[in-house]
Amino acid sequence: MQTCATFMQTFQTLLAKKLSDALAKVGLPDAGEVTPATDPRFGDYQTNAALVLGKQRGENPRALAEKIVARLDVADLCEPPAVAGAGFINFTLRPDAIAKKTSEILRDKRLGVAEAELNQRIVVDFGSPNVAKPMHVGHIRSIVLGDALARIAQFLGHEVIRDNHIGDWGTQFGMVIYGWKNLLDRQSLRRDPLAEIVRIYKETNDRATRDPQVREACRQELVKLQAGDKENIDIWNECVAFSMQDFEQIYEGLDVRYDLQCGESFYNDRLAGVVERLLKSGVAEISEDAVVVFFRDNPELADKPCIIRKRDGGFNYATTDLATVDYRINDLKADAIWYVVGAPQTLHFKQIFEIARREGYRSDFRHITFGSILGEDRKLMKTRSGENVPLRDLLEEACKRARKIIDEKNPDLSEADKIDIAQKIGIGAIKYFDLSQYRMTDYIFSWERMLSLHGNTAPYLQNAYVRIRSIFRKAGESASKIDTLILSDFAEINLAKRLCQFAEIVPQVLNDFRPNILANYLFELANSFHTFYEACPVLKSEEPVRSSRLALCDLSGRVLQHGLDLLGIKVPEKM
RNA sequence: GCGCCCGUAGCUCAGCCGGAUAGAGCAACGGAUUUCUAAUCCGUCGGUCGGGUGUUCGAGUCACCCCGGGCGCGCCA
Repeated sequence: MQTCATFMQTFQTLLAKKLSDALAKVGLPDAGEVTPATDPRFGDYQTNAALVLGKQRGENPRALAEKIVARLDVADLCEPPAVAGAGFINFTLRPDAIAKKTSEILRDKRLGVAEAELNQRIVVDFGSPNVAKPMHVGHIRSIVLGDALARIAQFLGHEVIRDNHIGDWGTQFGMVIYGWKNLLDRQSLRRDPLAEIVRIYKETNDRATRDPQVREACRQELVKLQAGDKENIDIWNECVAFSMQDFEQIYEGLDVRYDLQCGESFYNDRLAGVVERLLKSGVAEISEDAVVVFFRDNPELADKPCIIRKRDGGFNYATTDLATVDYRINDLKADAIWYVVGAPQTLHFKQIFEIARREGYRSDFRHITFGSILGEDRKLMKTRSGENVPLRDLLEEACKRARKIIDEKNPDLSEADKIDIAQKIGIGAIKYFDLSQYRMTDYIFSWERMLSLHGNTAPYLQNAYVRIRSIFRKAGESASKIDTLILSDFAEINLAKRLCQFAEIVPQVLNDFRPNILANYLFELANSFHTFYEACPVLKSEEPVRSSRLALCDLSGRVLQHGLDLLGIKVPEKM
């Protein structure tokens, strides 16, 4: 724990405290909440406290509201609060309070964002590619969502361990090894290792579906591998290494990093122990020669048993995931484990979490699901030939398309700048398109939409930042040293209010794991900034307004930069 | 058959624990530029929130039923 203790309050928390004080004075319990106003006509914040209390106590909500307002001491923050509608209390912030708060945030490295009250150690499990298979478009959401959540949790003061649970031990290795021994072309392997591994895997798969003898041979290779056969282990090691190299390149392009990359094979020597322990404790039992966990007293899972050891003695992915839970809790001391894994595995994780609870684990398990990425035809996104779209190709195309726009809009930039900016815009566009939408909804992938300069897109937000940087380049100053902001124009007040909201928005994301809330906020911030930019000249205005506006620019730039960084998106200086 | 997720403007999507007259963007149309990057801004048009019943001061949001789409349901991961 750090020593610094007093975090900056937001308007929301300040008003909530004042409301609580007023309720106490009237002899009422805390109730309702202070929320941003649903409509600008109602001011900036509102509370439904009187409505909630009125219902609880069978009293007239408007009368209650009047009583509460009489005791509300908010003169330092807002205009006299008003009772409206069925009994809402509305708060309108005073410009001087906004100016004061904005100045405070201007001096704060955390931009006003408080750390979480309860700091946890959180393992975030995301990405999870399979060895011997190239990453494809289906991996985007897990990677981008998991990375953003990890960044946000970390910023809020949690200790985050990013773990890549690589699929490096599945049954596909029987086929890969068979292919390696029978079909491998060494030259192709040198040229493009992963492509060659994928080729032999696919080829073997084809043969195996046609020919039972090949199928049996693959099974034998797998048995040998799992028994520790030297030759097969060597082949396996080589395949894993080639795949990891490929993954690393993609992670570098995406600016994603891991603290741990414990693949399935990491847990091999723990599987037998897990099954033994579960049998011993009675959580699992033997059924039809397999080891199974039944959930007879759980209506949801009553008819959905979970096999943890197959009839043939082999372990499956449930076993591995249970061993993974053990490791994360006992060895890594995780308070929470977040699984950023697609929705089809919901049942599987329900079973795993339930088994973990039965074993006495009390950690906070979360399965963070997400929808699918669809093509223009509204079906799962595929290439024309029906294959998965390789992630590498997708990222390359994003940068290529971004580059084309840069060449059109800003041809005089240096080649080095263009490459750098195309990367930031292209990758940013893909990430933002994903994160700006509610994670559960399936979305239709569209280059045109995500790279558009208009609307809720990464380039639009990046452009707001670029405009700010441009002002500072022109001014020849890095930031202003001003203490007190002067807010008179509507656009200035509006922008300052937005800047104050950053601290209210960021913690909300983790409520239900919705980075789209932050994305949406940043879009509105960029919007407010652009409006301000149009309405309020900065460098041409007279002092002290000039310094004040420069300070607004500075803070806008910092919030945009930091907010996008929390989403894993970089900002260029020019574009 | 059972279970989970989704259904909001022509299109793509917001709308967390129920709050006031349901919001953006795109598209369409009309304006603004001797620019601090117009890669922008301002305005207009656009809705029986899939349908129904219920819960209550109040339902896009909660409950139940139906319709439509997706996914899952002992030895794949």
